[in-house]
Amino acid sequence: MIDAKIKNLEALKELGVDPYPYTYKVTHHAGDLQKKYEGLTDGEVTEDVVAVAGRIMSNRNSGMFIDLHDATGKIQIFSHKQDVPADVLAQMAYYDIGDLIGVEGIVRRTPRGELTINTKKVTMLGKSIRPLPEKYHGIHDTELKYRKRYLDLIMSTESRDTFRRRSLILASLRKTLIDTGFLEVETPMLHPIPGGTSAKPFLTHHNALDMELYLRIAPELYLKRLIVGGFERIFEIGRNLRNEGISVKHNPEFTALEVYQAFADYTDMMTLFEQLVVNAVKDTHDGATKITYGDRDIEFKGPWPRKTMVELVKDVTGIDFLQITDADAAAKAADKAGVAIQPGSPWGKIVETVFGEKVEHTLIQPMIVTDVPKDVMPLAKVHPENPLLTESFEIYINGWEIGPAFSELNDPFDQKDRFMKQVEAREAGDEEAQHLDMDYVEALEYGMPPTGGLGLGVDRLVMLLTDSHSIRDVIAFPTLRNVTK
RNA sequence: GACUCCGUAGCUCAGCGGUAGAGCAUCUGACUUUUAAUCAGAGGGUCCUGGGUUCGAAUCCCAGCGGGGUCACCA
Repeated sequence: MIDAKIKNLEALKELGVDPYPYTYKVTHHAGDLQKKYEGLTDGEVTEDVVAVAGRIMSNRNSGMFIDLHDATGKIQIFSHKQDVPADVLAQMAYYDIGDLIGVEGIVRRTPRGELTINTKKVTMLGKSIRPLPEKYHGIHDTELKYRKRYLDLIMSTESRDTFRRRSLILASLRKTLIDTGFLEVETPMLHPIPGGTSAKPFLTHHNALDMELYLRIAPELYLKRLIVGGFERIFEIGRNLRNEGISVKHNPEFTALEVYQAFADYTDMMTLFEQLVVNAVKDTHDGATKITYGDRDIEFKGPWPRKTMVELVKDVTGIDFLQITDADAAAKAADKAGVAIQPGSPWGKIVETVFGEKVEHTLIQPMIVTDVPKDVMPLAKVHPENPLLTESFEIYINGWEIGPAFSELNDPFDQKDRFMKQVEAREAGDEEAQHLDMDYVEALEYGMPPTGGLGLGVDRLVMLLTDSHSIRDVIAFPTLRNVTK
């Protein structure tokens, strides 16, 4: 199978052709040509000479017709044995499907309506010695698709488009932020104390320092240290790593956006969150705010409705947890509603659990779920009207949490108390309770301005905006078990 | 991690106790304005791995490996 192609490679070398040359001067791309010559009528021939480069994807009539694909699209190459110099034809005899070539020639449209380049000159740019997947069905084997993403990208326009749009989304998020005065910053991936969220970390070791380090589960505490340092508007886009399960919505490493704005609170974050997402939708959907995900339509146009978490729980279950503030009574009420609660859970955890089971999946259109209980938000400011709640919200779209936001807790005394509660929970067996970070508390002791912050799960946003139904379809190289050949 | 489905040619798949199959791709030839080109022919297999049942296993059973899905943890 490979042998035949290697034979062709040897034959090319015999002809004095370098099968792996260094560069090639491309003058045009297939997609641009298709657009430029849209008005060219069937059978019309131009005198325009162009040089294109790409991969041979199809070969008809013994090589007389070649489909060449580049990053922008497809164009047909026509090489008639009467019109093409013998030495060019001789070389082309050893071209295979999968080869990367450059073609110089004139542009025309065939009588059958296909935009075509009449070959004058060809250049081998990269010989392929392996067969491509089946041209019509492409890759169906999900494992092959994820392990050899390059094959998926060669074969699937949908997949290429997904990753192109992923890039557009990242650019859009950056643009929205930079345009409103935010600075992009970078904080460590290696943390001596894992912090900023509740999750199981990966542990690693630094040899020279002979020190245990955790891969970051969130950049939050470092970003807020920068706010203490005087930056007023900052953001970071980067990978978070969590040693947790893998699912259609979870990859051990995933991309998150975190934003912090000094002298702002969670209501400012509501506006900003909406702006970030709506701009990303528009930038990937030709200005439209409505998208289709699977068989449902989602309208992103704001303002998004705002409802408190307990309200939403009440709407669905009839239980008003504001009236049941005793943890044991709340657990009983949850149990009655058919939601199993881990014994010893505090009130806020119970509310969150019931919300997760009963409400979350119903929130298809964008919804701002506000006032998340204090028990599950150890880094957020207490709600001034209810000490059980925080000034916070979570954005839900398509039944998924896209990200949390809150008024950042800047009271070092309260923060230390909250950390101590987390330590207690950890000692009681909650593996994901947060660690005490006294260095962070010390930073707060120097004074942090009132600050609003938000986090956004970029991969999930990309899934939504590319109609992808697995996170592995929006991460080029998702985490898979290693296989040794 | 539990449950469940899947693993056959480079790819997409059929076969599901009795000699290993098709299409695309590859090779040879024909054709030379095709576009999933077409036509004639050829080559190509550790049927994921290892055990077991059986006269006989791709096929049935067990274990393992890899993947998908659901659940659990979580964004």
